[in-house]
Amino acid sequence: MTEVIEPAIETVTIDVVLSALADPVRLTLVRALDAAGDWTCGSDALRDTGVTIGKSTLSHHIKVLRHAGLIRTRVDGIRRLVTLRHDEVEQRFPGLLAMLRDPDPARAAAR
Amino acid sequence: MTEVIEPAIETVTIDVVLSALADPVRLTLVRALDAAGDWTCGSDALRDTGVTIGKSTLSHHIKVLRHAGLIRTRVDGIRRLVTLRHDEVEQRFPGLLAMLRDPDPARAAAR
DNA sequence: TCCAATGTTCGATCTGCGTCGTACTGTTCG
DNA sequence: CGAACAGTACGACGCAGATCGAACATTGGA
Repeated sequence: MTEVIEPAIETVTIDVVLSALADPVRLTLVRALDAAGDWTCGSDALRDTGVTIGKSTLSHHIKVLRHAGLIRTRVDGIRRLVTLRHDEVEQRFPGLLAMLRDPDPARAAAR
Repeated sequence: MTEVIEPAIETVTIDVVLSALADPVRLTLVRALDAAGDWTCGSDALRDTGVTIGKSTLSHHIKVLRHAGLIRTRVDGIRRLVTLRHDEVEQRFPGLLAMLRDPDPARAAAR
């Protein structure tokens, strides 16, 4: 089970991360990884997110997220398992993942 | 000294904030506000950031940042004072401003 | 060996948005 | 009042990036 090349977390800049997360599709992908765990490009967890894009487009978004240091891709036989780099991202950018988890402003108002 | 209309911090979503911060110019503006305090569109603190854009473009970016809940604009006579909504942003998105403060990955590596 | 399944790469297309210039608004001061 | 200043609004333009389809690569199984 080899890994696709990815940046060391210390070399990742917030600028690149922000650009990566600015796209609604990629934000959905990261949220799905955070909530439902890993998936492959054809998995149900991904399909349940409601993102309906071509597989080439999905491949593109995964590449952007990987270059931003947010996810990892492991080659597992015929498929590629996509994983959120949870601990590393939390260490490099504390609180970031928690922010993404709360899309509903109403809950913030209730705090 | 009236205030230009701005969203309540509880109604601000992370999606909009990320879109606002994804632009390099706006990121520079927020960093300048965080480091050097308030400024007006013609102030030295702003000019020192090195952003060389037309005033209509600057006005556009300020509007985007204001709609994202990150800054506040107070009308002060002939000029408009731009302020970072520091405490509110920190309350709504803890850790966000700290992330923006550290653009150099080398420092993160040294931690 | 050949085929099916899973992604990637490449080229083309198209849309969003960052940028600019100009005109306009509002404020202060002479 | 009128001129100068500070910024906004608007329309136009151009480019980066999101999207797609098709061709290609790689692996596993029949």
